[in-house]
Amino acid sequence: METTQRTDQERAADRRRRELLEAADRVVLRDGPGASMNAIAAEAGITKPILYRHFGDKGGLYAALATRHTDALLDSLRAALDAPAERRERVEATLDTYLAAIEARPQVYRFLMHPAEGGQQGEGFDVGKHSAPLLRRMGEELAQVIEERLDLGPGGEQLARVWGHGIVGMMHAAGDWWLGERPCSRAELVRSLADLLWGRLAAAGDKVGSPGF
Amino acid sequence: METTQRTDQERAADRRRRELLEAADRVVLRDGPGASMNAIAAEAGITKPILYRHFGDKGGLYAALATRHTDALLDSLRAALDAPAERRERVEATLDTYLAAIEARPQVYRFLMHPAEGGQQGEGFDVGKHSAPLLRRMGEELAQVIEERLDLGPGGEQLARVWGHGIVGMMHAAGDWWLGERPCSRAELVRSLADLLWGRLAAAGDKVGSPGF
DNA sequence: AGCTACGGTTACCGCAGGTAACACTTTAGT
DNA sequence: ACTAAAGTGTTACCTGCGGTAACCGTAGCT
Repeated sequence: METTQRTDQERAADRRRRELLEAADRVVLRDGPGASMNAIAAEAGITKPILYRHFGDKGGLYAALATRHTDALLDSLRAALDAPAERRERVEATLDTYLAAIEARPQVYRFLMHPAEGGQQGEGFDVGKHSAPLLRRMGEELAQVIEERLDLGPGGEQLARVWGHGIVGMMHAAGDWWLGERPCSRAELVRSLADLLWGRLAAAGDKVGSPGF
Repeated sequence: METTQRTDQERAADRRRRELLEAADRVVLRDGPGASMNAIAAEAGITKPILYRHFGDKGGLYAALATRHTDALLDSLRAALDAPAERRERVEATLDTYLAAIEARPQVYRFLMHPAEGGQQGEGFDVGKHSAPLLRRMGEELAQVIEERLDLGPGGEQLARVWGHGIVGMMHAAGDWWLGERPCSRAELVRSLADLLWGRLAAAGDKVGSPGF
């Protein structure tokens, strides 16, 4: 029957798709962001048009790859976020989880964070339609957890969303910088960021002889 | 004499350079990031090779454009940061200055933030050599101010740098998200972020019936 | 005149994303 | 068994971009 045949073929197609994604993974891990479709196809042992048949365009492949890693990372983050521990410990565990991930596969996460897209010619299109989806998804996810767990009073939902995206951005920028300069250990970075989040900026005293005021 | 001639020519070259940068500005403002060299040259009323004579390559033009806006923005931020006011007020003023800037010229700042670079073939090169320089510069600048003004005890220098980059990242990510969704007014966003920086995350109470613990 | 120096152009290279059209193998229908 | 369809794969091409080489005109100096 058609159905059995179809499922068979769809199974095969799915297997193929996974193989292609793994090949793409390998080449992105090797060549960093900006890996060419040609290179990915070559790594997979095939040629370009097959990639396009499976993923539509480069954005499609990017999306598939991103979804994959994003889902995996979000699962880890959720686990750290939902652990039965004190809030500060959970925050530190979450930060550490993220930093460990980008430390382990910097190329991949650079690829995910810096899509390097843009450039449509028709004027009618919107800008940056799906730029940096990983950051957005993490931000929304964190916002949801914050909103579920914390009592923030009226307007708490919006506050949670701002905080979600803000904290994720903090994590990302600090992580990116840290990955480039390695000025300290991961644990120190985690502590510093958690301290920032815990209000040490407000609590710190002025330096004696501070100029201007 | 050669000197007077040279200065004359250099003056003219500088004027030209400024004209070209302004043209680039216009086209980036219109087409967003990913504006092509051809488009910029056309807007300036000339052709590509002249651009390359002036700026070397696209990275050079990007750098020149970035330096321009970055310097202007950093001046505004420094002014807000150094104002004679309470710390919280200064922080809010700084956040608001940044957000007002990206609100006024979203395309330009998208261009600055998402360089969309990468892709050298020789293996010997470093990755992301000058990626997102605006964020880095803002981070370093803020770090310096923090380190100058606040008494953070031992290890304060590193702490300041982490915070600088972290806060800038928070500002950037929240701003980017806010620019896309406009879920609230700028003032509300500023307040929310300042609240986050002021430790409200740590101070907030658990929600009653919070699952898991 | 003739030479150099500079602003400017056309025409091209290489490479990337993306696609059309063609070839081979399997499977199904009669 | 012969044909027809459908899926897998290929080569060869188009477009547009970053980047460059080679050429053209005009000013000024000697």
